[in-house]
Amino acid sequence: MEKKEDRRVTRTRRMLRQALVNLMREKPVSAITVRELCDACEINRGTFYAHYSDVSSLLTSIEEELFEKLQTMLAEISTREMLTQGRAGPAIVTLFEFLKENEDICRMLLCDNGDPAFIERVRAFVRTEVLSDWRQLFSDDGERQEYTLAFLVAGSLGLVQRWLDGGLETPPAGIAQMLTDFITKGVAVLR
Amino acid sequence: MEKKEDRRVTRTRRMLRQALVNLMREKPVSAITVRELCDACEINRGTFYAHYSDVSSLLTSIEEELFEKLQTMLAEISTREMLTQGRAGPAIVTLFEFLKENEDICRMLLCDNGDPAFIERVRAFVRTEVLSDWRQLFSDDGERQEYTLAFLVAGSLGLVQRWLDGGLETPPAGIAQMLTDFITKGVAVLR
DNA sequence: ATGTTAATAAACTGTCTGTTGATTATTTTT
DNA sequence: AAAAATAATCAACAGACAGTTTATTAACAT
Repeated sequence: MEKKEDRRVTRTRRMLRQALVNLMREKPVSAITVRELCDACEINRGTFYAHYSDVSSLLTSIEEELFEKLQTMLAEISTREMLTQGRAGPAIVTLFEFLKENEDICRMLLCDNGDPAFIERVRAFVRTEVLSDWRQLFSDDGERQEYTLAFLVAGSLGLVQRWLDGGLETPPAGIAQMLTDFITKGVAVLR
Repeated sequence: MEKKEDRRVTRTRRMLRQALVNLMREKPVSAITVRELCDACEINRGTFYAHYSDVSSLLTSIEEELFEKLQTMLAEISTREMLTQGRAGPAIVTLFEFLKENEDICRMLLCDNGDPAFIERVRAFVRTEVLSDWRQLFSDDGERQEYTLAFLVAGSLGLVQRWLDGGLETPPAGIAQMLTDFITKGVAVLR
């Protein structure tokens, strides 16, 4: 008694998701109407409402799928290993490889016309879950800890966004090592 | 032949700006209608259109004023001084003091329900103008430079956002020094 | 006090939303 | 292959908002 989803349902959802991804290349999600979404993939507007309550609900369903995968991979990253060894572990490389494989959807959600709420959600997860064990390693007081975390998480996300926007030219392993360097050793502008 | 602005015009603009600031505490600008904006400050809807073409145009006029000030202050920051002395110069402290004085509007624009486009604009300015002279100091190759810049700019902005969201408890000079540390020496998790 | 300019009130068209009911088409079941 | 079940379509609806316009009232500068 698992999954028997009507083919029509699958098709409708697939068409709508694809249409949204396409439209989000051009404009922010807040400027996309249910009408043009349905026109774009020739789905009846009434049918849309049989599946989603509004555009942002459709977007959320896409985000949910991606977030669950990201969550798993992010949790695998050993910050302790990163710090003690100074080298990018396999988990972080895997993450960047995943981002590359899902370039389309990742760029859509994380970059320019992306969803600020989703970005904030990722940011919050990284801050609380991934980097939480760092706190034990900190020699700073509590106040500075908070700012340090904010700086690192924002910087890391900025690096990822830059990588995605730049067409992913640098290989995953290279980016992973760079990020590890920045976090553990600073940016080393002066040598 | 300088400035003789009708008091009524001044009042109308002031009311609308204030109403937008208030509404943006609750929801993103994309969810704010001209109607509720006018209702909130008891301005006729027709009057709104005599001044602005839409909500985002009103927002832009607010942003423009802030951006010009930020631009000036950001340009004063000597990155070279920061790097060679390792201490926060007066310009960067002044910037944080300004942010504190304009807490309301800065939080509205830069934080949670802020305007992504405006944030991106600030980010771009810092990247191209403020940190441009850093390139000469870099000993890294061009590719790494780009990522370094992205990391630093995003991290710095994240730090500022965290400071604003946290109620600006840390004094401007303290935050300025912290940012300088992070940029020039890394976050120094391990000592 | 008067001419000028801004704000108001009210109306109108057009677009999008969210919902409904009747009909057609497709899928699944038997 | 026929029947039963379910999904998609079409058309129509009321409600909200966008922009624009016109006549009217109020505030302003001098």
